[in-house]
Amino acid sequence: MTDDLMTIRDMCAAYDVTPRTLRFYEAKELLAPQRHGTARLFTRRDRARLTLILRGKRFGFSLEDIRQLLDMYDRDGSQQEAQLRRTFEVAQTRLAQMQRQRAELDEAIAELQDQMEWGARQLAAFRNAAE
Amino acid sequence: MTDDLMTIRDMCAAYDVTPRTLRFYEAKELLAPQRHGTARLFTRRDRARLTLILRGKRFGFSLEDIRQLLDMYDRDGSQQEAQLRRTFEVAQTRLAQMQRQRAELDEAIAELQDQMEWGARQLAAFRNAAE
DNA sequence: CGTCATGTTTACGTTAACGTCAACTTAACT
DNA sequence: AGTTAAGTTGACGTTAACGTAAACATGACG
Repeated sequence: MTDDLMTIRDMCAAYDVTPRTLRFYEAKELLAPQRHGTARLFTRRDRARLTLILRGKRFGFSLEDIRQLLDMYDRDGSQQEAQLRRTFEVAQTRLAQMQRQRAELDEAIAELQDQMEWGARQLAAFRNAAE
Repeated sequence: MTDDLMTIRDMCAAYDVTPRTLRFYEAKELLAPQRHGTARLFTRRDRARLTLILRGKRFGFSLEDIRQLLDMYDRDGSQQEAQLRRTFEVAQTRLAQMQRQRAELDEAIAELQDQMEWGARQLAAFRNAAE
C-alpha cells in the first residue's frame, strides 16, 4: 500500500483550509500527521478524519464532539473491548442526534419552501399591480 | 386576536434559554419584544422567530445568517418589492444550502451506521473469544 | 555558499455567543 | 411605607475556533 503522504500545502489546497487550522486540529488531537524531521506529513487516515471533521462542523458539532466520534472510524482493530464499547455508545448517541436533526431539517425545508411560495405570490402581485 | 404576551421568565422556561440570551438576541435585532415601561413583553411573533433561531443554530448557522432569513417569515405584507425580492433571494440560497446539507447528512448517517455495524461485529467477536 | 520558499514554534489578537457580576428601577405584597 | 422579587442596563469575563505576526530552521536550487 502506497502511503500517499501529503504536505501541509497539499492539504490546504485539497480541503480549503489554512495551515493554522491543520496545526490547530493536531494540537487538539483530531489529527496526528507523521513527522519528517520537524515537518508534517499527512496520511490517508488524516485525510479521512479531516473529511469527517469538516462535515461534522457543517452540522454544528463542536470539535470536541467530533473528536469523540472520530475513533469510531479507525477500523484497525487496535481497540480494547471496554474502549470499543464506549466508542460504540458515543456513536449511538450521535446517530440518534443526527436522525433527529434529519427530521428537523426536513421540516425546516418544507416550511421554508412554503414561505417562499407565499413570497413568490407576493412578487407576482407586485408585477400585476404595475400592469 | 389575543396578543398572548409573555414575560422574559415565561420565555426562558418555555424555550430553555437564559434572560441574557434573549436580551442578546434583541441587541442583535433578532427579536423585538414590546416594552411595558422598561420591561420586555414577547409576542407571538417573537416566539415564532425564537423557534427559528434555535433551530437554525442546531444546523450550524450563525446568528447573522439567521437574522437575514428571519424576515422571510414575517408575512404581514409590509415589505416593499425590492426588499421582498432580496429576502426571496436570500431564502433561495439558504434553501439550496439546506438541501445540500440534507444530502450530506443522509450520507453521514449511512456511513455511521455502517461503521457501527462493524463495531457491533467486533464486540460480538470479543464476547465469543471470552467463551 | 547564499538566498528563497516553505516550513516550524511561540505567543498574542480576534470574533461570536453568550455568562457573570454590580448597581439600579419598578411592581407587587404585607 | 418597607421590603422582597423580578426586571433592567452597563461592563467586563469566558470559551471555542481559529488569525496574525515574529523569530527561527531547513532543504532545494542557481
